[in-house]
Order: sequence, then structure tokens, then C-alpha cells
Amino acid sequence: MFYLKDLPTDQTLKEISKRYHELDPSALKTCAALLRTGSDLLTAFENILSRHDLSQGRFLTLIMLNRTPDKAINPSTLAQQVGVKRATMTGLLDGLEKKGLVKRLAHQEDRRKISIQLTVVGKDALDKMLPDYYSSIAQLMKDLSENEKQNLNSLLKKIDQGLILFKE
Amino acid sequence: MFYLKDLPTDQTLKEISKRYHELDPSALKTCAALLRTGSDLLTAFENILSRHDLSQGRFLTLIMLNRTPDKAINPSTLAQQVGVKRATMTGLLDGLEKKGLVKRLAHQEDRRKISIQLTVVGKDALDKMLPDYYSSIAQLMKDLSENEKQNLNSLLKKIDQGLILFKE
DNA sequence: CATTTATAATTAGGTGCCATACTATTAGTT
DNA sequence: AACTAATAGTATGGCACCTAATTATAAATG
Repeated sequence: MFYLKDLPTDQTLKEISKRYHELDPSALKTCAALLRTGSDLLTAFENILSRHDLSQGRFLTLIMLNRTPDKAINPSTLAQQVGVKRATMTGLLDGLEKKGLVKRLAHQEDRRKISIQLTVVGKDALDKMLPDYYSSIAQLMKDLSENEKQNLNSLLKKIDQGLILFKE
Repeated sequence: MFYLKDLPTDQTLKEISKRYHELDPSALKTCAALLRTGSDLLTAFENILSRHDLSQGRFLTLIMLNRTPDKAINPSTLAQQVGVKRATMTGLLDGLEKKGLVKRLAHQEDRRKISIQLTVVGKDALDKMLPDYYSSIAQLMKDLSENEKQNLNSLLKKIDQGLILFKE
């Protein structure tokens, strides 16, 4: 992800809103700030992950598998949970399998399906990196009180609500 | 950008935090929600832009040029403002130039530099699509009061503050 | 003033995502 | 039972970003 580095100042917004009267300065300002922060946040995580030789997609796949480490899941479910297309999941699993972090298992009942399982190596790799990852998140958010975090959550939910209209 | 579709429930977070004691459930929850909303937001904008045959990067480049439509800017400044590498900007400009939306002009003093300028066609294209874009943003944020928007801004700023540590 | 260093734009090659289309298998229909 | 539709996984090709290396020019330095 990425978004404008150079966010418009209030002054700039005011000027542009003269040229485009549909522009709501405070809406755009907040929206841009959200994308900017989200982008930076994601980049920070990607940096942490790359230290462990993982991409965002591969990591999220592992995370989903690690929620129930003993249960096997099929690729299409994983794709849905992670939020990528099935074809993309095939690629992510190819990478993870080559590194020995997951394995593909045949499904006995339905021969179209396969099951994905974390290997011991995969589980170990996660257990080694997650403390680093989780404590980074905790540190990142340490300036926000419980109240503020809840507040932020409910504001985000309002935006999610608005987003529903665009998905139709 | 993208992030987990299937965010962990409070219950799941509680369980996982037993296995990894560095995990701060409310911090992770808020962080994940922010990335999720940011990702959806960006996707919504990308959909709007694709209706006008523009990518995020190309659009942001045009937007930066449109802040001062009469002034020419060089590619490296543009790259900085948009938040991409210079090499990436070369590609974005190639695309925009091929569509006739911008033009490259030689710099008279420094022959290493070039200047980029919006063409009339580019300006018209922007003027035609921006009302759509800006009113989408306004509609998206219409459920938030001015107070809530300001509140969201200041919460985001706190996270930005925490992010500084990771950039070093 | 010749050489090194810095800057600007570009090229080449890699990664990670997507959409589309294909193959194999199963389920549903008549 | 034969035909159609749906589902699971994958292969292919494209797009947008990245890093690293290349070329040209300008600035700094001994």
C-alpha cells in the first residue's frame, strides 16, 4: 500500500475546494490522514516481517493456520480469511511449502480438495518471530489509553459503514 | 494494500494471548481494525479511479501537479511528494505521457533535470473526474461529525508518533 | 583543472498481487 | 445414466511497486 507522502495543508485544501465545490475539506483531510497512517503502519510491519524473510501475505497465511495449529484448512478457506484470491493463495502456499513451513495433504473424501497444515518447522518459525511482532504492536500503540483505542475502533466502524455503499 | 479479512474475535485474541504473552489484545485489535479499514478504503478509491482508467500512483501524480497547475515540477520532487521511488515515478510518467495527460519538458539551466507539466487534456480529465472522487469521499465520511473527524485525526497522530520509532 | 562526489532520470530485473482461463472432480437435473 | 452446473486448485500473463545498476550532467575538492 501507499498513499501521498505530502498531505495537503488546511490552506491548500481551502484553495482547492474553491475550484471543486464537491470537496469537503475536513472529510478529505481525515480520509487522507487515515490512508497515510495505515500505509506507514503496513510498511513498518513489512519491515519487521522481512527481517524474518516473510511477506505480508505469507505471514497472514501462517497466522491463520496458527489460530488452530492442529486443524488442517483448505486453500480456498485460507484465501477468504486472509483476503486474497484463490490463485494468489496458490502462490503464497508454493512459497511457504518450498521453505518447509507448511505442507499440502490430500483430502480423502473430496479429491478436488487439499488440506494445508503447519509443519513443525513452520510452527517453530512463528513461535520465534511472533514475540517480536506482537511486542512491536504493543509498543506502537502504547500512547493510546484503553478508552482511546475503543474510541478509535468505533470511529473506524463508522467509516466501514460508509464503505458498504461502495461495495454494492 | 491488503490485510486480514477475517479479523480475530476478542475470544480468539484472548486465547492467543495465552500462548504469546507479548500480545496486547486491545492494541492488536485496534491496529488490525485500522489496517483493515485503510485497506478497504484504498480499494474503494482504486475502484473509483479505475472507472477513469487511472491507478492510484498515476492519480496522485496528477493531483500533485494540479495543486499548482501552472508550475512545472521535476520527477524527483514528484516522487517525494507522492511517496514512491524515482524509478517508479519514471514509469508513472511514461504511462501518463502516453495518454497525453502530462508532458516532459527540458530544463534550460540544468540538463540533468526535466520538468513535468499537466497538459490541457490532463487538466480536463482531472476536472471531469475529481467531482466524482471528491463527492465519494464526502459521502463516505458523512456519518462522522466535525468533532469525530478531529478526534480521529488526533488519534491517528498519536499512532504516527509511535511509528517514528520504527523508521529510525 | 582534473578527479571525485553528488544528483537526475532511466533501465533492467524481481516480487506480490490480480483477473482470466483451464483441468479435475463433485453435485444437481431431467 | 447423461448432461449441465458448481467447486477446488492451478497456470498464465499483466500491472504496480521495489532495488540495484547505468548514463549523463553538475558541483565540490585537492
